[in-house]
Amino acid sequence: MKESNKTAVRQILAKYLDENKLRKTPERFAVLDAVYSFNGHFSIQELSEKIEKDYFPISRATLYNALNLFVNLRLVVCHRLSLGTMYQASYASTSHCYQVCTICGKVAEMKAPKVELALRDTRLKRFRRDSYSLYVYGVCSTCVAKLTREKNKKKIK
Amino acid sequence: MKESNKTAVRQILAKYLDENKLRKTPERFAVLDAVYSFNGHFSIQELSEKIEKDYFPISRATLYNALNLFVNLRLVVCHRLSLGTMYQASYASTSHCYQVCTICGKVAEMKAPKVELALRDTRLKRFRRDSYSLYVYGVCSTCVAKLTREKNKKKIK
DNA sequence: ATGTCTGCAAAGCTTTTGCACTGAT
DNA sequence: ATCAGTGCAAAAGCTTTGCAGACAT
Repeated sequence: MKESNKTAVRQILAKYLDENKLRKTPERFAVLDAVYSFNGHFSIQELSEKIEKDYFPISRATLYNALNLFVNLRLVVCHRLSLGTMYQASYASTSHCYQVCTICGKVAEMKAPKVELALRDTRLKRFRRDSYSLYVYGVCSTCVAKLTREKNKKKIK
Repeated sequence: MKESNKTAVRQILAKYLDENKLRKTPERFAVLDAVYSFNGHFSIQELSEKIEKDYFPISRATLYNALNLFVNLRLVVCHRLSLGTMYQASYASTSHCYQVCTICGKVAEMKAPKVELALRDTRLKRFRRDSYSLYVYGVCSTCVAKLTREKNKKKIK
């Protein structure tokens, strides 16, 4: 994540808190910084550990509270996968297309401009659309390699 | 769900169990029948209640066991939404595009052939694709109507 | 001074697990 | 007769909640 984004999202948060007469607590900004220091997705547990290491301990209640706020502000996206809930920074990301490895759980953003256009072209019945998420499930190259290695081992046996 | 599908999926399940030397238990078929008697999505709780009413009580452990089997066989899809996990029958459904109401949680299948074509046309990097799910989030017409009514009430006040 | 936010601990859910028993083959 | 499958109850996670105290405004 680019360093410049960190400043930008801090300003978005500050503005929102100001406008809604909410408090600018150190916790909220620490969580936001930590979120934007990840490359890709992370679990609550990973976030908690990172914050404890780089900033100061923050309780689960506060973490969930902050993350929910950020999700509403569209600064963070939340993936509910079979391996558990994962969060991810999403500033200035027009893309909401992800490839998800069903073996290791890795979530990677992908570019799918054709899909986005096609979706915009699609009429929805009785529905006021807001946002969307596309998940392509499969196996990432790392896990494909692992599987291949295991197969070869069996052959040798 | 069409009655004819019930017979078809029963046969798919029976064949799979045969071929893999697994047991054809009454529970598995009761769960499958119940799943296919729903119109649209349902929670574990709703499934459990329906089975208790129409068939015989089946424990949670067995329900989860059966559902996981069906998901692997592609007879059922599983939506992990913020409102909870929902399941849905999916026989002969090539569509994996859903519109999800973020207010009432309703999940409706939608047709998006353009999106499917566009996705097929999209190259994935370092990834062996398997399946996909597209979720369009928004507000369904019922909830739009409710929101409008509430707004009007406020005005009257 | 005010009222929001946080931390803690408990509660609430959902899902999984271990084990003894049951029943499909 | 086997041993996979089931039910039960406990355990394990994850997320939310209630409340008292802290602190940004």
